[in-house]
Amino acid sequence: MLALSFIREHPEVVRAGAARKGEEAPVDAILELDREHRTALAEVEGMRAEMGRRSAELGKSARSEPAAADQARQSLAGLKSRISELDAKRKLLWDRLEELLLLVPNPPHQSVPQGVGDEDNVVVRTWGERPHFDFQPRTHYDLGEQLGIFDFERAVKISGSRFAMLRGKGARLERALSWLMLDLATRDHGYEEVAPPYMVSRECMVGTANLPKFEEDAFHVVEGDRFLIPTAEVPVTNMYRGEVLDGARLPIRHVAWTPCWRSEAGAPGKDTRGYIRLHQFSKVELVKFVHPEESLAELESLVQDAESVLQALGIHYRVRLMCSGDMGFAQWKKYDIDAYAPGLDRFLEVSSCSVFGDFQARRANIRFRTGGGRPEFVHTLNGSALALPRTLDCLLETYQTAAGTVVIPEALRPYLGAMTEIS
RNA sequence: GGGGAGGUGGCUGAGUGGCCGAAAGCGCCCGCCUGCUAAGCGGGUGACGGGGGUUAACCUCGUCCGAGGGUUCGAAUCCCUCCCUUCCCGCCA
Repeated sequence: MLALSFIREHPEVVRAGAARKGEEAPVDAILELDREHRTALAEVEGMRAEMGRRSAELGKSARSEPAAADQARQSLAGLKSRISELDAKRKLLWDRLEELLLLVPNPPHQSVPQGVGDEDNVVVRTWGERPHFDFQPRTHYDLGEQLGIFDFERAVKISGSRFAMLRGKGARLERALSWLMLDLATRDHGYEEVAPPYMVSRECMVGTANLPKFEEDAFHVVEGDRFLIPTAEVPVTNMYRGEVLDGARLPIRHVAWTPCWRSEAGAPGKDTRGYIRLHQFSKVELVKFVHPEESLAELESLVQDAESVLQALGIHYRVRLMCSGDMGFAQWKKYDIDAYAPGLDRFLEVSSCSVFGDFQARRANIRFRTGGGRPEFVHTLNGSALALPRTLDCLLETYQTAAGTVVIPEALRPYLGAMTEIS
């Protein structure tokens, strides 16, 4: 959410920012409502001030002059009903204003390239090289089926399409990957691990801007009006909702390994084959709360922290700076990390790292205070490090052998009882 | 699920109808003192929003004592609903 005062003072910036994202912000409606609301507010407050004054006088004189007090009581009752009538109208204006404010997208940072879609994203670096095979590399789903580590058919039998199941060494391999990711984050990069709830309240979803605009993307649990988390970003960012943090504690870094649920309603027919796009998948997520001046630098280090996983695994990847039209509603600046899958011969998005400025902090009311100063909004960031299914896919396809087995990369062996190969 | 107690500022915690945006302490800020540090002494210090202002300091008005309603001229204080915390009982991995 943007500050109303910011929209008031820079309406053209807000309009242009939305346009860069290919969206529209209801700026004119907001400004009009804001004017009406402030007029009403001034009137109501003036009447309240008078009410308060006369009420206090009445309290003092009630005993000494009972007749006059009675008359004052009646006239105040009239004033009171006029106030509540006017205030009800004022409240209506405010509610509409708040609804519209939640629909204004975060304008992209100036360093974000202008663009409308995937082709306008900018590759900022690549790491490693495409692995070379002297045979035709298989896809992860062919490999996995032959090795008996995927059981897609039974997953569909149990839960329907877009659900998957790992078994045996596959399940263990994904767990090992998760543990490696958690260890890198906690041991090497200073993140505190948290194990958050997998269901959250509506308020949390609004705080991270998954609601109200994107309700159809999430699974709703009717009982208790809760939502299955689409990412650990939601519970972890909301950990400090409504709090004033000690500025000396910043930056706060958290890592969480959780399942994620997404309805994927807007993606029919895309990536239907394989272990790629699922209603439920597991992910290691990094979340940071930082000083406003440091947030852009913290984004760079966040991306590096995510990259370190692929480097440890020796998987070829590229980092792309997302163009304005390919960013989300709430993001200020965003990088994607795409790992290469030789069998599919394409890059798979395994991470998305974003900085939100104070956009989420404003919605969730997360502030900090340094010394005796006034509270300020923190800046929030998050990124996957990494999404498990696609990382597993790239690993299988990268480390496959001509015989159809998969060699375990060195970094993972300690987590697999020194297993060197899946066969 | 049943019954009791409770939710007050960054934190702890007083406050049962007007003198309360709220005692006291902690923390924090400024100053003094102490040749370091700690302690001590004095003063200051809630948030959000509107209006004014040389747009900074500041002045002024309103709202806020878990959330939402209600009673009253007037509510942190009384009533109702909900949420949460905690204790006892029941149930249960």
